Amino acid sequence: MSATIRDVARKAGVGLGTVSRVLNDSPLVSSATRQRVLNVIAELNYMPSHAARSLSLGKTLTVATIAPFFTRPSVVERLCGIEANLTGSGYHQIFFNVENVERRNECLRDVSRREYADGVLIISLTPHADEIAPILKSHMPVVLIDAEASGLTDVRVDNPYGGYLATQHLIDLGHQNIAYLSDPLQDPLYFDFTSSRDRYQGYCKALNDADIPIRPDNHVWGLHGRYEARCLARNLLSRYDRPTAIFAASDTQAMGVLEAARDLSVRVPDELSVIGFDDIDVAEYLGLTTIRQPLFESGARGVELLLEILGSEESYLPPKHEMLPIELVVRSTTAPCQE
Amino acid sequence: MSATIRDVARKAGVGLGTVSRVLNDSPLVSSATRQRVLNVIAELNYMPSHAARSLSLGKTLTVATIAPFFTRPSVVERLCGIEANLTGSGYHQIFFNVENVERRNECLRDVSRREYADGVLIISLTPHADEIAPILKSHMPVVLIDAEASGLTDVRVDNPYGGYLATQHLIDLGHQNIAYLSDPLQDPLYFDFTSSRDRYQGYCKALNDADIPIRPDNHVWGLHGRYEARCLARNLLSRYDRPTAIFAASDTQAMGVLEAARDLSVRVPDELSVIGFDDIDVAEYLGLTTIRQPLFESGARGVELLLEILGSEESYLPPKHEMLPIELVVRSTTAPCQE
DNA sequence: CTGTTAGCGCTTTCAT
DNA sequence: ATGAAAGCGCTAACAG
Repeated sequence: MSATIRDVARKAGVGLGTVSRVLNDSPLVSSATRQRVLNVIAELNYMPSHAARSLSLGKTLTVATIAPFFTRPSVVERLCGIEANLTGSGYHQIFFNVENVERRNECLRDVSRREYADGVLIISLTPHADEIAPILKSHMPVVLIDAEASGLTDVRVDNPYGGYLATQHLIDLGHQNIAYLSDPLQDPLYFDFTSSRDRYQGYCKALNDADIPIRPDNHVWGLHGRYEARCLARNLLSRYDRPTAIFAASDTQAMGVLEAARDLSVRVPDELSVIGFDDIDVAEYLGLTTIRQPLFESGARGVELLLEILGSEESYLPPKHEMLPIELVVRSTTAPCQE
Repeated sequence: MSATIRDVARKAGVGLGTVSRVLNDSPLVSSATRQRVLNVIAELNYMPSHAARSLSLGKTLTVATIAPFFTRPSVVERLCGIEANLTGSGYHQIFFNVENVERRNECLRDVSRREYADGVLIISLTPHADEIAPILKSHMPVVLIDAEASGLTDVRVDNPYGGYLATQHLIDLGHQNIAYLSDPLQDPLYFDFTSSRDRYQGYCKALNDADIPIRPDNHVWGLHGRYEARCLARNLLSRYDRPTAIFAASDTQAMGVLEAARDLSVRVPDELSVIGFDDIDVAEYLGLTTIRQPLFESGARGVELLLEILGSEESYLPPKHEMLPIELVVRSTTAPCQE
């Protein structure tokens, strides 16, 4: 096995408490001995045992991340932000890839169990009231990324405003018949993603502000995914009075819309304007107009907030709420209305 | 804190050695007491401490994954396969996202350090001879995914064959002037990804078999990425005798080629056939003809192989080599040569 | 400032 | 088949 703290102590001619103090940046050690110990540590290529530290501290020294659908481009970006800031922090990571509701419920129920982790990051999942209570009671540090729940720290974007921005852009281009394509706005049997709902608010507000009546049939929804969006959009575009513009709640869904337009030989942007949300990597490739949100950054910032809580002495810190900026990115799938 | 093994023992009226035996499926315990202990465990919602187990066992109980560029779609797929099979295995995970050569070298040098992990998965990175030696000596279980190194277990695909398949498809369509666009074939200062090189072999073989001379200027390379590929392809397509078909070493690069074609108003597939490699998610969306390799599966299978080694009593197991199947997926970016 | 010591929760001999 | 006890490497409280 590799060198232990005892080896270091012996070789440096000090007690092993001193070595521990050096490791933990305790001020209670003279700079002379500190230097000596540091030298030996380097010499022996010593590295503290995570397990022993963890056991002794009574902490797991690991951070859990719960996220739906790891492979979705937007989630990948966020996870990368997390990885970037967690690697080198001394914390281990465990991941829960949520792909169905049972697992969602299970994960959110077990969040507060100390056995897994000292802190947890939750992406895009909104804990219900009865799930929040145990979390709060347990004092388990939790940071929500792209979600919001009373009493919990979060980092997110202003989704209603994003919906407003997107819709306003289309209105500015002269569109009146504007559809919104999204996930189900609420589905207690499903995941209860909230961004679609929030963006819908902005969509409605923009229409209202412009005195454009809101047509219920101009809002269609289905499971998240390109394929599903394609079907939905195909219906929309087959309509007698089809919309001249579609606002998709995500770039992935916007891709489905573009596919549907292609299927039906509807020219984009001449006959149909399309705007997405997220600005994932391929959006630029597709020339997709979209609302950009800082995905990587959201993960990175989430970790920072969590480490802050973890590092704090206080048993209770008031929840923080951080709003990341979003912006309209105009590319080539939106154009003035031709009608 | 939560229940410990001691609580369970007390409540079940047994010694804590017995509980431990139950936990570890030791045969040295009567089914009566086993059942009793199991009941108490369920009742107390007991869960063994990872750290304590780890410390006592002298193992880290964690698996490390080293991979370049976590956000690349192909890597994401592989990582997901890993996550899927590692979650629930009892092992923790740590990730090393390699984004530059220094980090690559550092990671590959430290692979054999027991402090980090009991086993490691390496994606798409090929250890050099001087890096392999310490690994072998340390007996650290290592599984290579999408890479190969003498003495180490790996799971990969037949890249030369893939290159052959792709090129042969183009030849079958009547193309003669076929370019190959890839990463640098070898660059000791870079990452030494080998797939580009291997696929190039297949490319050459297919041309040879068809008695088509290999034109050195028909092979262009640059850093991996859509942008870079776009520039390279633009040069290629601006040539007086531009190729009628391009084989890109990855779908991402193929996307760059499609962009370049669009830039120069070269119609695909009428004037230019394009084939990629990987069959990442967007390939289908783009209608990109490509060589599909099982990415998710590669990660999943890699974990299985690693867990097999980890679970084995033997200190040495002969390395295994697994080849996953690949296949040509014909879509709409390839067509018969018009000339 | 520094050395010594008692656990952290578990596995694993060693007795019985 | 089972209980008792040692020890994994570290931190923190205590004594100097």
